[in-house]
Amino acid sequence: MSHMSVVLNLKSHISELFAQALGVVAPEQDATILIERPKQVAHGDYSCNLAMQLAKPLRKSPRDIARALIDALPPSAVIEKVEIAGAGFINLFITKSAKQQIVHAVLHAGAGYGHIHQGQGRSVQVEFVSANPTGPLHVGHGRGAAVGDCLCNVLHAAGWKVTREFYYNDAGAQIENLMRSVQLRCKGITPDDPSWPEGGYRGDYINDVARAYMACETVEADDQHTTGRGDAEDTESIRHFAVAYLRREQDLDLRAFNVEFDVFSLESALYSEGKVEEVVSRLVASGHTYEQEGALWLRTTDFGDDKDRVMRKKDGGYTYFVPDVAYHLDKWRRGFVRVINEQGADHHSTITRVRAGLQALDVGIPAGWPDYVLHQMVTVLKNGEEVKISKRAGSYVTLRDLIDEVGCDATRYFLAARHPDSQLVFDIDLAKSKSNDNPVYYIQYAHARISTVLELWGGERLALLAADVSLLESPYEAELLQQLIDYPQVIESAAQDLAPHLIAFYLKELAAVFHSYYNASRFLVDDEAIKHARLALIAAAAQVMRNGLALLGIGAPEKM
RNA sequence: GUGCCCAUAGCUCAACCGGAUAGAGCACCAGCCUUCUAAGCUGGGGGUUACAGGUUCGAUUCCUGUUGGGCACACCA
Repeated sequence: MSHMSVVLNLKSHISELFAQALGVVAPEQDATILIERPKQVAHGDYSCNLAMQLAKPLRKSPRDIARALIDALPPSAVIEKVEIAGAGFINLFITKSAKQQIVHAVLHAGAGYGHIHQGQGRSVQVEFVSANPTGPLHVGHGRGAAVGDCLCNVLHAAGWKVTREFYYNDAGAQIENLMRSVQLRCKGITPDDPSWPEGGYRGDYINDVARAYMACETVEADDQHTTGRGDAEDTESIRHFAVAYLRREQDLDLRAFNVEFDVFSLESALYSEGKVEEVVSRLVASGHTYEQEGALWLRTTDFGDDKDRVMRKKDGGYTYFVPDVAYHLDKWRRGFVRVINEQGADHHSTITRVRAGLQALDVGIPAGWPDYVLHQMVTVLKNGEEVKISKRAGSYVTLRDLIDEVGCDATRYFLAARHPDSQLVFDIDLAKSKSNDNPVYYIQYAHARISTVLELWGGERLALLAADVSLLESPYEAELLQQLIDYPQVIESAAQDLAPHLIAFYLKELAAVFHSYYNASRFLVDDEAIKHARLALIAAAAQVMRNGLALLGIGAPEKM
């Protein structure tokens, strides 16, 4: 292995060294090798707890095992020294020169720095947003879009072949409801009228749809063109038009949010292509269904559900989870051994049902398939008070409202920067503020500062590839080097845990380390060798900032 | 009532699938611009990780229970 490629991922290099040592010391043990970055510098650059793990099975003292492991460790040019500490930690110190080499490794790898091979080119399909085409996207969809898209970027960087998919529930009761609401608006009836149905959609946008339909406008949504008939009695035509109109609106919202999908799947297509019927007959054939009180039930309790679920209602229609099962069978047949569904936690009850339906099909789908990432609710704050409505949608805050008010970058950052499991408070005033309170600007500012310095220098970037990085010796420089070294591990963790917020936290740290360095040092100094070394370092830092910001889908401005 | 998620500094949040003295930012206090962007930096105080047990060399992390908050409990999606 070349020196350069070792430097590109020090942690996995060390992990391999310990794997070999383990093979010598205790070949019959299959302990997991965990390499950590100690919090204290005195504990070295990396530490391994393998000896303590082995103490019990081997019935020896951890420190004796640690000694044996160290003796069996293959030689490596990047290791300065190895120590045993505490209860049996093995602490490794990396040579200064190996750390300095990260600068060249990053500059050579460019946009590819941080990419790892965890996925080994395997396919993963990520379904996210999947809003019903019954209105504009709301903040919750925005969180799904930000988390899902960032997750896709992370998985791609981790070596997965990613397909982004959006599923439109364009069939079923809510579409009927939409059609009815638009129809009433076509007839001039407003939501404050006593005759307005209980569950009717009340937002202003319904009136926009009705007006466009009556004006015989043409809507181009994705793959279809639909022209309004202007006939308030033609329910079929209103239905088509309304769905197309709102799909277009959602598409525009997503485009404004910088999110693109590879595949759009339609619930209506599952019906028209006979996939829903097929799933029903397969489930009946499986023996897990029964008829009761005029309905067809699936015995989901066979697969861990707390009660059985109706598949076909008395009125002959299917409940929503039947097409869901058909949809996921379709995903499986398309060859996606790994599927991740990003959804709001308010839909978590569907998980058991979908998985149960897939198990009942008995077609070889693993019990825990597919994976889910559920994000908790978002509340929006402005002037210290919760905002609950938007003018256009009425009952909820739209994604468009946020993008228009605080911008795409800040919206994406704040919606992706929290652990999906935690509830999120979106503070509009904070997201808007152009100050150090705002992490988005803090990070982007760091990048802009570097760009300015490099521009003032005005030299050939290629010259930096020849910089003598051994001149990078200050504590500030050491810290920045370490930060760059850590980047691939952040991607690994984020991909492993499906936790894109780790990227946001890493970037904040990277920016902080850089700002400190910037404040304490000068770059455009007289000594050419030192100048080149420092410029190479901050150019590498800027590269990593660009790479990380790209994962979040956020711009890296040259000037601010 | 049942299931899922959450609880860490005054506030907003981290903590590398059990590790060594639990970390940042904001706010508060005290400093730093004739110098490459002060949208920045330096220093300081601030904690029984909600509570009670358990598992072990070692727990914010895993298990049980309690309290508090969110979500879901349809022949709606």
